[in-house]
Amino acid sequence: MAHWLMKSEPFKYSWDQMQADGRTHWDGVRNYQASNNLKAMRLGDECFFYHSNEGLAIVGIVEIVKEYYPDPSDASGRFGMVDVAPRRSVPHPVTLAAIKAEPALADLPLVRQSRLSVSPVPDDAWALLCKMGGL
DNA sequence: GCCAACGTTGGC
DNA sequence: GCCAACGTTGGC
Repeated sequence: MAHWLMKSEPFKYSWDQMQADGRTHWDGVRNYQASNNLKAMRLGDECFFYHSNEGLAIVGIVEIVKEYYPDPSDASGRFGMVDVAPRRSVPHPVTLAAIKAEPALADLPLVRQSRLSVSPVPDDAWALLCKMGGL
């Protein structure tokens, strides 16, 4: 099973909102690299929910409940989306500062490519981040 | 609010 | 197919 990380600006779509909705379409991705990551997601894969711009922390874990399919909001037809559902909150949100302070996470795509909104998380990094988050 | 990183667009 | 100009993202 693969692991991932997706970003959301909390004033646009927050973790609270995600939990209230129960399930949502992860639409609006307009970047090929991010889109390729969405394509590689499989049913049941887990994914960190990260607050960008404000908060700057991993605050929750979601699960992929529907694999990649066309995004109706994309007129060009080039991009797709997945559906996700909240799985659990992270008891102690893992801040970007904490991630950057951890040498073992220096190669995490989140750190190396700050603009990529959907990125893979290697298994060992996933385990470490869960531990840092109190899970 | 600024700036760096980076993706996209369009002229040649 | 290259590259300059421009727009967007996201951290600080």
